[in-house]
Amino acid sequence: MARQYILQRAPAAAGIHIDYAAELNEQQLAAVTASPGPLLVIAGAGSGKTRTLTYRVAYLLENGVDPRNILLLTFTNKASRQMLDRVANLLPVDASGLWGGTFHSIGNRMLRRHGTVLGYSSSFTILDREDQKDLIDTVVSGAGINPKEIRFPKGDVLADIFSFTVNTERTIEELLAEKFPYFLPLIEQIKDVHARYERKKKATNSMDFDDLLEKTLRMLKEHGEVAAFYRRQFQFILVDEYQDTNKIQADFIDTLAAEHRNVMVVGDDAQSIYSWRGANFKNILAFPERYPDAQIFKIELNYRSVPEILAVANAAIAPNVQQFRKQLSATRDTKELKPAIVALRDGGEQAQFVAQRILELRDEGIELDEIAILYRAHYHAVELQLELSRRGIPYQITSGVRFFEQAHIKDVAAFIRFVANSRDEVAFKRMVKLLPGIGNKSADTLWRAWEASLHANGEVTNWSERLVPMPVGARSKKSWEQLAYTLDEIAPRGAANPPSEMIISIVAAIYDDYAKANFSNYDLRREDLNQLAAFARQFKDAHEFLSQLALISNVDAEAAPNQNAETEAVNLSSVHQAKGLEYHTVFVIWLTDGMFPSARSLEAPEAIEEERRLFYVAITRARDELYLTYPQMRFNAGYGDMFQRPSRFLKEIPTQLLEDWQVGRG
DNA sequence: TACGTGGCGCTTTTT
DNA sequence: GCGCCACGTA
Repeated sequence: MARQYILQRAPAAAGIHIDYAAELNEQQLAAVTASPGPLLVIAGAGSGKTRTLTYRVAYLLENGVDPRNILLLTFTNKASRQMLDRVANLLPVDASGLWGGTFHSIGNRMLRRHGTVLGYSSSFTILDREDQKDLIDTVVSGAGINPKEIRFPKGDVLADIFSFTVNTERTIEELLAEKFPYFLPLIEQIKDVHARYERKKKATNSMDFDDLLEKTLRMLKEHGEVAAFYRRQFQFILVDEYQDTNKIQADFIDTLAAEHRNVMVVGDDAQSIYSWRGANFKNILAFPERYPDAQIFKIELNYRSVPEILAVANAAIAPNVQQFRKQLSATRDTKELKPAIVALRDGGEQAQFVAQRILELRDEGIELDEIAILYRAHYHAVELQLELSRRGIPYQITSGVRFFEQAHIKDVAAFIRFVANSRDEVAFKRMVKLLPGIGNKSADTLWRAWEASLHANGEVTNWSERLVPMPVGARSKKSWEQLAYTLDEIAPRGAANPPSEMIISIVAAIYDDYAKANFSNYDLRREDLNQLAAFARQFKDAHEFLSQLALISNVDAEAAPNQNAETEAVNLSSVHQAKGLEYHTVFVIWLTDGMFPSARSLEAPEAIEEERRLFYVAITRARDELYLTYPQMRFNAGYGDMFQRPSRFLKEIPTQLLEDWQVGRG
């Protein structure tokens, strides 16, 4: 019988107390020290939202709340990490028992612990968008739908549809009627595919991103004992960026908080920019209706930006009809420098302007990593990257293709996924298709054989024993055997080695040759794989490693391996990914109708409002200097050169708030 | 059945 | 200026 031994937390060190009144302004202080119960904090941009949440956590801890009883939901994992670091700096406590992270990562943790009540083993695989699309495609062909006969939506469109129904808690009918009316005639087949997809995920012991929310919520709703467990555990729930939650996330919070109702949500309706992911800023508007006893706090003092920038921000968001009216007021002194509006001839000249200005700023002593160039879509940045490279200006880009989503990373991860979850069909097929002579058809045949072997023989203890006898073509025979023995090596007797060792083995035995033969930029990819192995060293356990791989975001990427942390660099980022960040100087580029706001949003007033919020987010990233630039011409493949209209958002800003820069050519 | 080549269309944002 | 798909060949 094991002895139970409980470690007690050290009592809060005497003498170390936070002087909340001295460190927070009046509005922040009220929110931080509010009595338990539902709390809504409307926090304008740059008003110390993170600070308020951080101090609230510290306040709870100082008042004797056990860290294990706190749940902190944030928009990125990085945000949660930063807040906890700051709490640790404020208080001499070990807050490691506190659960913090994104909704998806928290769902993942809960499902790994208790998902067995829904019939999932704790070793389930997480499908990213590409995996999801692959699996839906196999389901579609398995459903006997002949794409040559009817125009059936492709896997990624179906993934969009299914995902939206989960995140907004609506039915497929409703969604199709509203967003895809032309697919309505196919509704029965689409529903059939959906049912098959759900069964397939269950059979392969895998979950897509949406399942991490949906299955978690279902688990709480259908299994009272699990719900009771987590309600007891999470006595205090804090939610950051509440304006970007969707229906299911709001439901998740409400379900967890159903008894104690100690839930603090913080957000800014003017910064809601994720409606395409089902986010609904009406969650924040309607919070007081769902919690009629909620205390409401408004934090409207802006500490970030100079008054000139703030005036532009206030003007930019003003035309939006749907919002909590609020007026941010500046605390900083004026610098007598108005934000610039700059017309350029074309994208190339815009890039030259930005690059040249950056060099001047550097000469003035502004560090490069205090400068950001923000844009609506990643492809807007191509000319700029060229120009920066040409001038030798180092830059860092939170790119569209994420490190962990690159083909070579996912290829190697497929091996690990498969040994970690031998029912992972997507991983199996991806892995075997790397071998010469094996394509879709053979992969499918092999998968059936593998499934049969799982049925007949149960858990795997020896990979090669089962795999080698399977029917493969003569051309693939040799590499097939090598694959089988590699699996033996990385997961002897079925038990996976540490992730980092697995990566090294897979690359050495199989993938290095594959990469040489298939990629023209072999060196780069090989280097990525080395970095992946280095990154993996912090994980002992394959599931932990794989979850991290799937759930880490671009903005989290500083934890990722592809950073050249030493060199100081200018930041290039989409506005979405810059949310929550701030810089000394911000350039917002491609401010033309069709680029920002994006062409797709131009017809729908609701979409325009969201674009305007996005514009507002971009402006409010700037502390001291802001440049709004727009090219007057765009070179466009296919359509020829096109004249560009300045963004309608620029016309909404009173001209006296901006300084018009006339750029000549030297 | 696997895989290379040529034509066409078209560009958002991400856990 | 690029990625996806369809087609044709080995």
